[in-house]
Amino acid sequence: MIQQIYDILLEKYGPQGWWPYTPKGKTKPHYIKKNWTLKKTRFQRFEIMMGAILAQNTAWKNVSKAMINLKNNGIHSPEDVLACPQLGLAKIIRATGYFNKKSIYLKNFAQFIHENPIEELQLLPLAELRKKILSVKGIGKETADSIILYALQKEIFVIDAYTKRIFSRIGICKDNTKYDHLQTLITGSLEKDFRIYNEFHALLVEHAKRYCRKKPLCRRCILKDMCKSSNQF
DNA sequence: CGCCAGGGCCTCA
DNA sequence: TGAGGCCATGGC
Repeated sequence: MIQQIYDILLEKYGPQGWWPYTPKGKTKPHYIKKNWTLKKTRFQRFEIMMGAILAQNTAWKNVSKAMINLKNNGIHSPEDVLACPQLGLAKIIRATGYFNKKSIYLKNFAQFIHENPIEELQLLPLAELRKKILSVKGIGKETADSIILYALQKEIFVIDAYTKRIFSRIGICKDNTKYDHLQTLITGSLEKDFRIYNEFHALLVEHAKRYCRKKPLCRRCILKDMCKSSNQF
């Protein structure tokens, strides 16, 4: 069933090109399709990590504005973040909302990367890596997993509010399902490949935005045949 | 206008 | 350990 959902969404929407980051020579984040063999620089990986923090409960359009602002202010590295006064940083990321909190979170995380360079993190076993990242104040499970999957390109599946909504409506899990439980469920049904985890999560977000909204558009939903809730709306 | 967005922390039972 | 309050801008 879960594999089938992935196949349908990919067939319908196509590759999503996640996570957006700024290509060489460009000035703002782009979705880059078929980038599996493209080697990301350490700055691009850090950019994705900052984006994951700024995207917490925030529309991507606002995150993109903040990313452009960061770049225009010369903030590319963990050391740049650490050198920037917190109030200044908050002003730069204003458009994402929660800017006072997020500016602190960014600094916490920048300090963490400063002490644990990306090249070293990539050598750690997955469980240890996740635990270390989760120890940073401001990084919860979803943000940690987004960082691991999209910036470090390791095999971990990201669960977000959209994923819970879609899978609980279909009937695969309960609406109050726990993060780790749903993650295990999905991971156990898919080939262990970071490219598939990458694509599936992005496809779920796209599907939730288009049809499986808070007020869902079940009439034209391509998953309605397998969804136990489709007749309730 | 009101609603909501690619969450996480803190507090208090 | 779980529910509830809080953080906050900008697009639609």
